[in-house]
Amino acid sequence: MRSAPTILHLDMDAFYASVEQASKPSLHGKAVIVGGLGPRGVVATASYEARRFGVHSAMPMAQARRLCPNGACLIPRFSLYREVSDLVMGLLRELSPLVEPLSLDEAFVDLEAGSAAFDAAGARAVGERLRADITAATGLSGSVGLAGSKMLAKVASEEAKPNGLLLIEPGTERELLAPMSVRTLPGVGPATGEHLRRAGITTVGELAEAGEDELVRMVGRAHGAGLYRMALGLDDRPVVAERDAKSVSVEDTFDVDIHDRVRIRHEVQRLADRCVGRLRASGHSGRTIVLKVRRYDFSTLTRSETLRGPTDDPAVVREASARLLEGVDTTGGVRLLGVGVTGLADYTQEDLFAQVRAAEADGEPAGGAEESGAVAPDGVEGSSGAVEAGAGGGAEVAGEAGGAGGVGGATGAEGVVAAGGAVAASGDAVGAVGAVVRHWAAGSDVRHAVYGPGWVQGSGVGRVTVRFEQPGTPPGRVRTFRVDDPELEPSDPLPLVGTA
DNA sequence: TCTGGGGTCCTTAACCGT
DNA sequence: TCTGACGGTTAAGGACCC
Repeated sequence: MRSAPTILHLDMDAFYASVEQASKPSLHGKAVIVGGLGPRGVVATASYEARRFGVHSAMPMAQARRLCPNGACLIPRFSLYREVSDLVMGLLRELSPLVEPLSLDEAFVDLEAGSAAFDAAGARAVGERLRADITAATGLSGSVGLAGSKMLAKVASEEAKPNGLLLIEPGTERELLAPMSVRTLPGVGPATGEHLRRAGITTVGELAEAGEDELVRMVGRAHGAGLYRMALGLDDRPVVAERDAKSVSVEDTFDVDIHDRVRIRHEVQRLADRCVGRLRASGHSGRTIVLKVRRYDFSTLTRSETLRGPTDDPAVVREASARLLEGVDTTGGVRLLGVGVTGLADYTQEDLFAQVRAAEADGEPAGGAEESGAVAPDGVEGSSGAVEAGAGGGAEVAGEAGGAGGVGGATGAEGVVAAGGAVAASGDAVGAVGAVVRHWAAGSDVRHAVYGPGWVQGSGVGRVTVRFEQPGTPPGRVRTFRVDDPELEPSDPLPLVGTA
């Protein structure tokens, strides 16, 4: 806690949805819902227009569609969001070297450390200028909270939303917090909120009255003590610029539960490879391998194994994952599988012993002539999967199509996984490799040889509808093509600003 | 009609060694 | 030598965040 409100929290308004609106002029002012489009997709972000229909983050997409049938439902384009985020974070770093990003659309800034502001008036001026700069640079709006601590700055930006600024004057924090719901405090989610509610505590004021001992008894030592301090407006956590990753993981939810043990093993191997790809790309190795299984009834279990030393060897991670899977009962079906690595070391140590063992064990798989080091960097894992497709047939065919569109992003590939699953069901479509079934996800970028850049508005029954417009242009025209139209191809997102 | 993906942190229990 | 307290590590699960 400090005396002056010089901690700034920036929160971009409905970030993903706003980026989509900015890059697709016909969606300006319209209900936009960004998230997974598969049968088990959930909403990542909804525009304020969509929120008026009751749509919100984490809601099943199917429900969102029912609530807001005319909303545009789009897949996330993380590569573009990352570009915009980098721009915004760059603006923040002009204010201070102490910038702590929390996600693509949120960050803390210590203004005092950057000598950007030392009092309330200065902080407010910096905040307003920042908001103007962000809009000038990206066309988007962000909300700013200013206070003497991280927690209060975050509460302030939340109150300021959308497109506002709120500064909490030192000395006023307790009375400001008192009437608020306990749920406004970071760390109080559905479970803790319900727990407190049953004890008759619904506001922050009541939380403070309860006292530390009472709270510790109710929700545990660390949580209770932290909660009590927050209720009093106390928080002295510093803004930390660089924090090391603690784990790397990948997971896939399948469109339909999978039962086949062979398929489950295969998926786990693919996930292990993808995980190692990400691990290596980040320059890490790790010591503990974690397998995650979500069963048909949504019950989730994890199994982990700690190695003698850190590894980034795909064969080692594959083996460990397979071992862990053997101890899991999957009868009844599996809806999600995940592989993760924790206990990260920021160096890469060759685990020679394990590599020798892996090489010895490598003769086992049927077509196992592949080199164990064939883990491609993130986003290209289709290639390693293709090696294994010798057994599984056309499973990776759709992966190829999606891969072309997903150049920039891990998530470009996510949709592909779902598509791959669907194709895999048809099994032995080896002969169909030439006739690639292209999957046009709503919201993805395309380019037509004649009409130029556009985005997929929808597709089905052999047709794909494309709207031809770009950031900065007036709303564009819609045209429909056959899904296999040779003049239509996936493309990269266009920058939000810069052309204008 | 269900419930994503990528993380973080905390709690509890078991186990091991001192 | 037996027992207990304690601390560290591992494993599993859960809550929470965006």
